[in-house]
Amino acid sequence: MLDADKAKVLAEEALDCVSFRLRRAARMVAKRYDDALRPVGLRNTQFSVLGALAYLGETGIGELAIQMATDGTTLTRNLDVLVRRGLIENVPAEDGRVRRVRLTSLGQETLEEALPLWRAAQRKTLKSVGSDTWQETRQILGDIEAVEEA
Amino acid sequence: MLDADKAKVLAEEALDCVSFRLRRAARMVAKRYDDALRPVGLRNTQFSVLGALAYLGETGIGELAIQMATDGTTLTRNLDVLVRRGLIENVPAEDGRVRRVRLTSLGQETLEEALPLWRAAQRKTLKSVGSDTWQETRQILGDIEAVEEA
DNA sequence: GAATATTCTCTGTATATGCAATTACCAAAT
DNA sequence: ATTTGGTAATTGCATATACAGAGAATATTC
Repeated sequence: MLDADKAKVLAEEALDCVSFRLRRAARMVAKRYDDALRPVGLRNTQFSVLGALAYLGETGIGELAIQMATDGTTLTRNLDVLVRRGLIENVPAEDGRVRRVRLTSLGQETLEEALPLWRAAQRKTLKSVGSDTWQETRQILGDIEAVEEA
Repeated sequence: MLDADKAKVLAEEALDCVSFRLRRAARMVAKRYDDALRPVGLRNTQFSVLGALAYLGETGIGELAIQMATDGTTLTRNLDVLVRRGLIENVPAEDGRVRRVRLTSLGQETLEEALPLWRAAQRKTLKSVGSDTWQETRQILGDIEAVEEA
């Protein structure tokens, strides 16, 4: 077999990469949600953080990172953006090492404004793929996330 | 219902976000592939680009962007990194607007070194989730990507 | 052939992401 | 009380991502 052909076969195999497919899907879906949320000036990432904070209430960064399965160093900077915009605020904590944050009223209002926009995007997505199918896929994604280091 | 409870219910709904779940899964999986590829100094993203280039051969940026479903502006900078490392090179094109790129021999060698590492990660992932299941999921991801703007 | 439109890529700006190393702080041990 | 150790978050660095707008070159139109 020629080298060029060999390379092509190998490359074809590589394009089946789970990581590539997941990132690609995530990119494209994120863009649609970003479009939907643009009227309130939120990105899908930020919407998720606000949602998690609304769910958890006042929280330390570490716990939030665990809940969202995000790296702490990423979260540090993601939160900075939201603080700058006045959507969340730092709260003094007893433990001096910990930074605690919570939604501001502006953050709550923004989240509530964002919800219908997000729902429209979510509805469109689920309608296209089917809610049942998505439930299964969500489960599988969980399994993929949980691959252990056997 | 109290405001706090209401917020919690809404937030719970929002954490079912397709975009959030996809990004989270993509993050975690990408990290595993990055770990696997670290010995050859490639990230999963870069591996995908090299794979696509091996598959397509010499290609213009636009076509590569379409094939990988990536934004062109992202690709511009992703390719810069690979050029700097000598894994790909620019090729002069007839059309002065177009930038064409191809793998260098170093790029090909690196890709070949990376393949077994990638295969190990891919195998581990597929073993955990099941190849059949993944095939279905891959299909569904395609559907999710293709949600039309009805 | 010059004006206009189109196409392709790049730049400026901003966010998202994570590893390695650091800082800041608390806790435990002696 | 001081050393030692552990924990939480941040910073430095680098890549990944994409929107808006700019630049450069080709293609089209008259």
